[in-house]
Amino acid sequence: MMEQKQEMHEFINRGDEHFMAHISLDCVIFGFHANQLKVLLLKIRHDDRWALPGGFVLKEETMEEAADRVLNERTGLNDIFLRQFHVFSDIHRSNTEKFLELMRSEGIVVEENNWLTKRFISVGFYALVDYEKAIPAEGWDSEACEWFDLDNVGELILDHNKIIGAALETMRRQLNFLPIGYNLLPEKFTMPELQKLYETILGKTLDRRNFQRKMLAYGILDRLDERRKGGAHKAPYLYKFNLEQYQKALKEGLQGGW
Amino acid sequence: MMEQKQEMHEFINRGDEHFMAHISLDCVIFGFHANQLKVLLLKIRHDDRWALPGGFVLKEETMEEAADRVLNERTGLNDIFLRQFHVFSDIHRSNTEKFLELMRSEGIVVEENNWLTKRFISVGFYALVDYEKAIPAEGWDSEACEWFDLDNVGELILDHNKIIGAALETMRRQLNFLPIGYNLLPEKFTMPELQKLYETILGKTLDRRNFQRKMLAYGILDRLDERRKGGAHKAPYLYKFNLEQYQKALKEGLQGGW
DNA sequence: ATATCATTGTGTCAGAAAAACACATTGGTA
DNA sequence: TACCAATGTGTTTTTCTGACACAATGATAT
Repeated sequence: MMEQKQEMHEFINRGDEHFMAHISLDCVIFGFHANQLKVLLLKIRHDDRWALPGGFVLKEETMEEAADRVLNERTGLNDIFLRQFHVFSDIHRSNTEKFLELMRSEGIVVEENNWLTKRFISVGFYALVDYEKAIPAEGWDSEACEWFDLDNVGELILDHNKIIGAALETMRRQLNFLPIGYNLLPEKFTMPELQKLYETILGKTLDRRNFQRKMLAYGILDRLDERRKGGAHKAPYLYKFNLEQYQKALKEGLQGGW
Repeated sequence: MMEQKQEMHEFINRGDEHFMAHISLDCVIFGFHANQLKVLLLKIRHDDRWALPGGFVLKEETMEEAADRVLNERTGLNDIFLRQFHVFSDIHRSNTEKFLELMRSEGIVVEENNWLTKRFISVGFYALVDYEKAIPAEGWDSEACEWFDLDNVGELILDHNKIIGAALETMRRQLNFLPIGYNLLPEKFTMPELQKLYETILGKTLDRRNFQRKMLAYGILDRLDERRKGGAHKAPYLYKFNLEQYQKALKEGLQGGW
């Protein structure tokens, strides 16, 4: 505990020796589980609210590398689908008062003109991860790290609700270009699961039969000789992505919209 | 001339009192003229090369406001279609050596740790303007401001060629969502002109009759009882965008691709 | 004045893609 | 063992797309 406070003090008062001022990033980390789109959130200390995992940019790393680092710290995962989608730069998006209040309650002395009291512009990233493989981990600056149903995140700090909304909107548009399912689903999955994912992202229902036809027409799925048992009804086939065809589709984009 | 140097000195050595360090923006300003996509470029002092119009962000303005300001300074236009599309954050994208060399040749003393010698991250914007209405204007930091054919920009400074490429790529994708012609064409235009614009952006030819059918099906165009005379052949009708339908299309997006 | 001709306006038709819809199969559950 | 909800696999209908044909027009050349 003592060490943790030491680390925090170091970060707050000397962080600008390593990080660039004014620039931050926030990650909207999506997962899919039990037919629900999930977002990974952090519990802020001394605040009822939750927040997106975020961070700052080291002086010798790109935005993408920084986002990758943040993602790895929160999920333990590497080589993850990660895309920047928007820069958020409202003048009052930072809340310096709240920050100072937090520091007081932590008993940390913040020097005048501290870098964290400056205005910050944040680059929004969204990541798609396999819910089963991610291992949520809080850091020294947060009390908890958990998955939330996308439609049940409540009121987050700052403009984070807005950021999530923008991420979802971006993902919706890119659904036509990127085979997004590959990153959100486990290796093996059923057609109904894939469809539910698409329906959740798009926010509308799709015809079961037309969905399957179109999906298979892309040629990026291989059907296995295996079925998912255990459900209360007819056991559906399992599929997995054909990595070769998937890569090709990534370059050329998928045809037609939903 | 003396005043200009004064202004430059002020900007270079005290700019960080007004602007945020580490953050810049670059504008890819597109125009359309004589069946060609054009980009507005600035001639850099003491350098053979040209550059994208860019700037920095005042401490009390958003990225969008800053981009709008830059755009206005270079074209005299306001309320322009302007979208951010990517953050460029390569570590070596800035060229501090070149900057210091430039300053030496200008005879300007640059203090140690000057804000402009830091690493900068740039937010790329693209703008669509009416070529006829824009009035290119160089500023105190450049020798000229001119339109270039998109396929004839030559080698630009830093990563500006890359930025233009990304802007074009983004515009191509958004062509399916946004009625982009509205911003690039004058108020009244002919169907062949609109088609040429689309062909130029997409880099491929389209069937004249199919193009018209699909375009009219969007319902965002009004045909006028007027024709463009003066051409050597049959006079084509003039069209203009139906602003109401255009706004609706902006929200909902256009269907189908090209 | 008139014939010329590249360009524009309008329409058709076949094939592809999407939307709407029907029925047999299956694997737990009652 | 009958039941039933969910899955697998079609067909039909409608819409969209791509390819193509022909008449109309308006400046230009003769």
